[in-house]
Order: sequence, then C-alpha cells, then structure tokens
Amino acid sequence: MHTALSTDHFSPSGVIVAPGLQSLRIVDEPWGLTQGRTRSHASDEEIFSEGSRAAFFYKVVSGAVRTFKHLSDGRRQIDAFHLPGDLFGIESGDEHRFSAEAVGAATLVSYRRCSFEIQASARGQLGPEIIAAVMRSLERAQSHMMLLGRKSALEKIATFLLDMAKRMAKDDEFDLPMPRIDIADHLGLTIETVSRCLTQLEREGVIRLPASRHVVLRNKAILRRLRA
Amino acid sequence: MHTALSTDHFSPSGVIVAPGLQSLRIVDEPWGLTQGRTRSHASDEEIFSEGSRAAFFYKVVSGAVRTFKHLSDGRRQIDAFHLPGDLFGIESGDEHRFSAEAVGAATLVSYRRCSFEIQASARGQLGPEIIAAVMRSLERAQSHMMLLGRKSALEKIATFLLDMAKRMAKDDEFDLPMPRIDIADHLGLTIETVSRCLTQLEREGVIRLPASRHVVLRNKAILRRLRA
DNA sequence: CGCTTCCTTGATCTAACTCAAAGAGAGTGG
DNA sequence: CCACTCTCTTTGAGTTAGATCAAGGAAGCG
Repeated sequence: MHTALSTDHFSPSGVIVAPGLQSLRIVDEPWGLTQGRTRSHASDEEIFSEGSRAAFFYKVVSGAVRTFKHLSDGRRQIDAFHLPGDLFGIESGDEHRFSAEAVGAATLVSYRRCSFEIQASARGQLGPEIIAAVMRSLERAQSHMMLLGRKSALEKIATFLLDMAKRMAKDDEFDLPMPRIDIADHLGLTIETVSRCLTQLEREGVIRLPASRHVVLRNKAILRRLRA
Repeated sequence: MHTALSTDHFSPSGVIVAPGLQSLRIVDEPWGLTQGRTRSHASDEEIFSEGSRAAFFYKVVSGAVRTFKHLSDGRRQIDAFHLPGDLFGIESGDEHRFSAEAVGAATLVSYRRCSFEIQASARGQLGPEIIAAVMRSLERAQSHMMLLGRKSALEKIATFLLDMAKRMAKDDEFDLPMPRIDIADHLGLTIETVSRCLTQLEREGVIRLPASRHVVLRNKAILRRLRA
C-alpha cells in the first residue's frame, strides 16, 4: 500500500502566501471558502469514519471518494461517489454519519467547519454553496432510493453507467475509478451480478470494456431505455 | 370518496387578523413562516405532482402524506411518509421532484415559496428551520438507502416499525396511517412480503396486530436486534 | 516471474416475487 | 339489521432474479 502517497501534513493550496503571515486567503476557490488545505490520500485511505467528530468537510480535487455506512454484520452501502469538484462530509450535527475513503489515490481540500456555517449558514458567503451541495446530495439520494428499491440489476447498471458518464469529462468513454465491489455496494448488488450485467451489455454491443475499468458507451439510446 | 372533506379554498390559520389589513402575521408558528394557509385533504388526494411548479411547500398538521416517484412503467418508490409537524415539498429548483398525496384524510398548512427562501435562505428568519428540515430529509434518505440496498425483508419491516414507533405519540402501540401497499412501496417489497413478515412477527410474539392497521410492539429489544 | 488482487464464469440455491384465491372489515342500501 | 359490495389483507403454491459457492483467468506490482 502506497502510504508514501499520503503525507501526514496538510499543505496550503491555491493560495497567495504572504510570507510570514498566518492567515492565508484562497483565491482560486469559487466557493468563497477560507482555510482550505490540500492533501493527497492513498488508495483506500480513511478520510473520516462514521461517528467521528465532523470538524472538517471536503472537496475533491482529483481522484474519487466513497462515502458509506456499515451494518453491524459488515454489510456495506455506499451512498455516493464523489468526483472532482464535489463537496462531501457536510453535517448538521457534530458527527459524521458516514465513513469516507479514497477510491484510488485522491487529492482533497479540507475546510474547517466553523460554528457559523450550517446552522447559521444564514449570513456567511459560504452558505449558498454549502446549501447547494446539500440539496444536490438530497436529490441524488432521492433518485438513488428509486434505483435501490425498484430497479432490476440491469436497470441499475444502465443507470449507473449513464450517471457516471454525465459526470465525467468525456461522456461516452471513461475510466471507472472504483472496483466492482464498490459498484455492487453502491447499487445493492453482488460483485458477481455487476460483472454478469456488464458482460451481458458488452455481448449485446451496448458497451465495450477494453479493460475492466475502462468503459465505452456504444449505444446510449439503448442504455437510456434500459434505465427505465 | 369523501371529496366533501376537501375544500377548494384555503383558509387562514393561526393568524391574528387585523381587520382590513392584507399582511397577516402567523403567531402560533415556531417557524417564523408567514402566509401559511390550512386546508383539509381527502384520502389519496394529490397535493402536488412530480414536475409541477414548486410554488408552495407544506407542513403536516394532522394525518399523513406520502411523497413518491414513479418509473415509466408504473413502479413506485415512496421516499418518505410525513407526519404531523413535518415539512415537505421544499425544493431548490423550481419544480417538485416528487408527487405528494394524502394518506388518509390529512390537514396541511401551505407556505408560499418566496424567491428568497432557499437560494438566499441566508437572511430570512425562516432559513434555519427550512435548512433543518432539508438536513433531516437528507439523513432519512441516507439511512433509507442502507435499508433498501442491504437489508432483508424482515430487517426492513423491523426497521420500519421501530421508526414509526419513534415518530408516534405512543411508541409501543399505534395506528399505521398507510395501507400495506404503501409500506411495500416504501421498503422496496411487495404487499405479500410485507404481510408475511408482519404475520411472522406476530406468530413469534414480537408484535401484536389487533387490527391490520393497529400495531402493538411487544418486544422492542428483539425488533432492534432484527433491524440489524 | 511469481504473488496477490481483481474480475469473470459456471453451478446451485434461496429469498422474495408472482399468480391465485380465500378471509375480513367497512360502508351502502334494501 | 342484514345482505351485498368493495377494498384491503392474508395465505398458499409455484417461479425466478439475484445470491451464494466454487473455480479459473487476467492484470498489476515487487
């Protein structure tokens, strides 16, 4: 495991450093957020865990992050994958209600959670952006409930592929950042069912899988129909 | 169907009416919300539907409401039941992303959604309460994903019963406001499976069902264990 | 080159679904 | 008050989508 990739110290990022000054001001942030610090994380490194103090929230710079919960016996549900630009780890209470881990190597910016930002997100300039992130999470969670509760395995896979495509730079050919087990735990399936559905879609010419992590969408119309 | 229960006109509620004045001020509202109007809805009456303009959001006064989405072929997922005191129908975009219907007869207060309340929920006094409602929805949605994706039928039913219990006045004996089909569409099951699980729990002495809508929790410890 | 980890494929099993039909209430009208 | 209807719920029998169990295969890394 590349623990070398992960430094134990945060380093300032995207800032104008006035030598000798403590208070840094981030300027390439569209968020108006202050106090962000960039850090690299090794694959599978824990970012925070369920029940831990929610002192920070995060933005993905590169790579990907999974947020998930465990049941007592170890069953896992990945509620979301977070890609570059996404905020995650925002809480209204003082504990994280999920665990978060890097999916592959990832770079994140962390923001110290000040007393004023959620409850009285009211007056801060950062309020609106955080609220937008929360609303987006809610919308994602709500459509994911439809998927988990009512879609078949093939419909889940089709939905997942189209959703990833929309979020990636190229929307008809991309690399999946996560292994099959993560896809399974996100879609409420097993790894074998995920694999079989992908194989089926490839056999039918809907997608191509030149490598297990590389997907080419050959027929999005069919995928959209399959998505239900 | 008792359409008589449903009036087509809203009536002011909980307000001090200064005769001749247009601007009313609600005083029994903990929300600082203005412009609320109370209305009764008949069983199964539509409150709003997916894709409609989100001009209002609502608070349940009595009865219950289900919010849900449909798939193209009619499969339904009920994302949540809303009980007295709950806010629902809050959107960041300008359309409702769910449909809402009364579960049994229900009384609701509607609030006109002003331009300022979500995006710039910032300065209004009503911001914090709305944000709290949104955060609660998010938390519910997130634990519901765990349920839908990873729990067995019996675990789903146990979770559901304990959750309802916690939200009702008496937490060990209550009436279910909704029929089996709604429970099924909320938990990602069929009506038959819901019925079989309830019967099984009754056979095992964990609950009693003196009437199909009336539940007595006889052994919450076992239920909590079953919930996983 | 040889681990090790991830992915695929096949065979079998089972939880939950589907289909079918019989109770059980609740409301209606004679 | 009783018979009738309608809707909701329960129960049973059979089916199936997806899980589980069990090998293999491929790709990355040391």
